[in-house]
Amino acid sequence: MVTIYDIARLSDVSKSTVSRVLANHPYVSDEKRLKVEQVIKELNYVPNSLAKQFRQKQTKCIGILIPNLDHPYFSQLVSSISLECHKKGYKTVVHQTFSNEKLEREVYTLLRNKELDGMILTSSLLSEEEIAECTQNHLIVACNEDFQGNYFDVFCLNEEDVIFEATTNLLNKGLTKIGFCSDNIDTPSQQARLRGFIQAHDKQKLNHNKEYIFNQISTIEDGITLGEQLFKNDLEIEGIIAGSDFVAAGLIKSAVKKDIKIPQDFSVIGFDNHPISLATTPQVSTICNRIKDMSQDLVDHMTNKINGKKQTPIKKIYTGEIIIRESN
Amino acid sequence: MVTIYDIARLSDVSKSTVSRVLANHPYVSDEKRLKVEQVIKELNYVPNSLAKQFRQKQTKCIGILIPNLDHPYFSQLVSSISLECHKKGYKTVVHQTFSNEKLEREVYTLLRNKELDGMILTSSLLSEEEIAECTQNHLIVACNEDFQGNYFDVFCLNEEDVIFEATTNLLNKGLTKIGFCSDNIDTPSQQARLRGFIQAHDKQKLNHNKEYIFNQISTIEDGITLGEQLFKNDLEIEGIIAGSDFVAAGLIKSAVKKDIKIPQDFSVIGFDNHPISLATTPQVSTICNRIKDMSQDLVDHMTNKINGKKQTPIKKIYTGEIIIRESN
DNA sequence: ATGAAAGCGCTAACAG
DNA sequence: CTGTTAGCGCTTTCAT
Repeated sequence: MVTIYDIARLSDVSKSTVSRVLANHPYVSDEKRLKVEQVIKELNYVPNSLAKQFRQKQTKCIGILIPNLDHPYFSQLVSSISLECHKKGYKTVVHQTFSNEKLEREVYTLLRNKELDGMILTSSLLSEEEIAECTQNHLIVACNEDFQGNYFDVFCLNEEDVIFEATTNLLNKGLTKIGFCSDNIDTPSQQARLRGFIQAHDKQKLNHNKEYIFNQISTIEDGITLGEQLFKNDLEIEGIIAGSDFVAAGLIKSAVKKDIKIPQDFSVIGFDNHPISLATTPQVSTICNRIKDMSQDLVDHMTNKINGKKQTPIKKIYTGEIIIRESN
Repeated sequence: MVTIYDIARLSDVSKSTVSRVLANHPYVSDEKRLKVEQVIKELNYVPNSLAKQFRQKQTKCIGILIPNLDHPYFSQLVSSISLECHKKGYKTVVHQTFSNEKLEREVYTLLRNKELDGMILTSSLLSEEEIAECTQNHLIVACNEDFQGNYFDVFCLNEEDVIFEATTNLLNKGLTKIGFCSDNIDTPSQQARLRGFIQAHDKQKLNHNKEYIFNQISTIEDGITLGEQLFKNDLEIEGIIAGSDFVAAGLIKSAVKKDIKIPQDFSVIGFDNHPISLATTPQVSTICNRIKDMSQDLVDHMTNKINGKKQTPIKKIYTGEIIIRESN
């Protein structure tokens, strides 16, 4: 393997000079710079980034913690974050927790081991305090999860408000038996949504029905299965805040099969404005997320922090909005 | 920062012994091991993995090169590969090329820089020879792309055969005007599919219609748009090999809107057996991929190779099969 | 503008 | 079983 030392020897300069050339350091004479560059090319030298990383104590890697990549929202989110990281010269390391607390904790140790320069949490089963304890003083930022923001920076959607609006929309149409689906109810963002759901009922002095709060519903299949249960007998439930467009698509499939008319007999509102919401008949009314803006701001903020630029602590809330189509 | 040396000093042993304890090396007396472990706990010591990696010349990172993560097939594939890598103690670094040749070439330099222990290609715009040149002797493995296998190991589906079958299925129903969609026709796997499509026609002494070969069609929206064009006037085209269930769903949406009956007036066969194929009405006939098996074999193979275990060069072909539902 | 030298934290012969 | 020693390849003072 050819090292910086070989280059130095063959260019009649010191290692330092080669290092300077590599780092594009200004104080090098053109003459030596050219010579060094030539030798580098001749020997087909490539710097050993492991050594560099070790020396500089930087991995140029940012971790991203997600429940599962095979999920339309999270794959979009990771895609977007990964692109932003790449623009800033960082690699993205994906860590799936499969909503398993033990696996989540494991991931945090990578930070302490210095295998990652920072980490982005997109979903968590732990409390802020617990996370802070696991990650110590290492750089983390929450994205998507509605944390308080006492221990780290937070970028998230106005989940509570927008679900309040969506629920109110259904309530205003005279529906009283409305369901709520969540992929993992123990998560801060889902808790926020649930609060919005309940408050919309409270505001109108209506009771929400606890039996209509469904947990662990996140895929098309989940939506289909839930629909099959719900639509089995006399139709009681009148609408659902589905939590995702995929679940909404599954519910619609089940409804169509049972000849239940949407939205006349049953309303559904999805989430994320995923293209699938355009492919169903009727098309899914949904809520737009703000993945693009969020990931840009967040990666910008994070890389600045890594590079020591002071960043004020931040909790940034993005405004999701309802997109009315045909299913409500 | 507390180092191995601090632990050694405080435990009255040498650095080597501490290192041995850390590595779970057998030849350490219980007495010293206990002492060391105790001191480690007291000082809350965490090994610096950057130093370890540098020393051992291993990053414990495997790169995965994909066109775009926000894509149902690739996010499933990455999810599965990432899980397998994690089981073997490797991290997964995602690299999106957005089907851009320059970006693809950039990614290969990471291998030469030793930023990655190996790389998995899932899609490429370059020829095998070009890739081999870019990656030199570094460890790469192709997954999903139907390469020859002269320069690296290949794990892929029997794309050609299975599309031959699917096309034959449509032809046997008496359809003669069949279309073919591809996300990126320049890619080996899509070329293989196209060969299967053409050969099915040839076998029955039928001509395929070049106007019905559509490129750059990969999303639901693409499917919807294509459908709108196709279904505008008198319906000429009688069926499509859609290349993905998402495209199929888009086509079906457009057809439904125009009151075109599927499969009576128009047939479509998807690909991947994604849950969305269950949510459409009619449900999409599709082709199963073999993501799970492929990623297991492939990561197993790759990690063995990284660790120096001899592995015979390999081209493993998996059998995709047609799943008949309601759209053909 | 350049070079000498120190050292990052760890592992792995090797010798005992 | 344990300690000594010699680096890994690079960056970064500190002199000059």
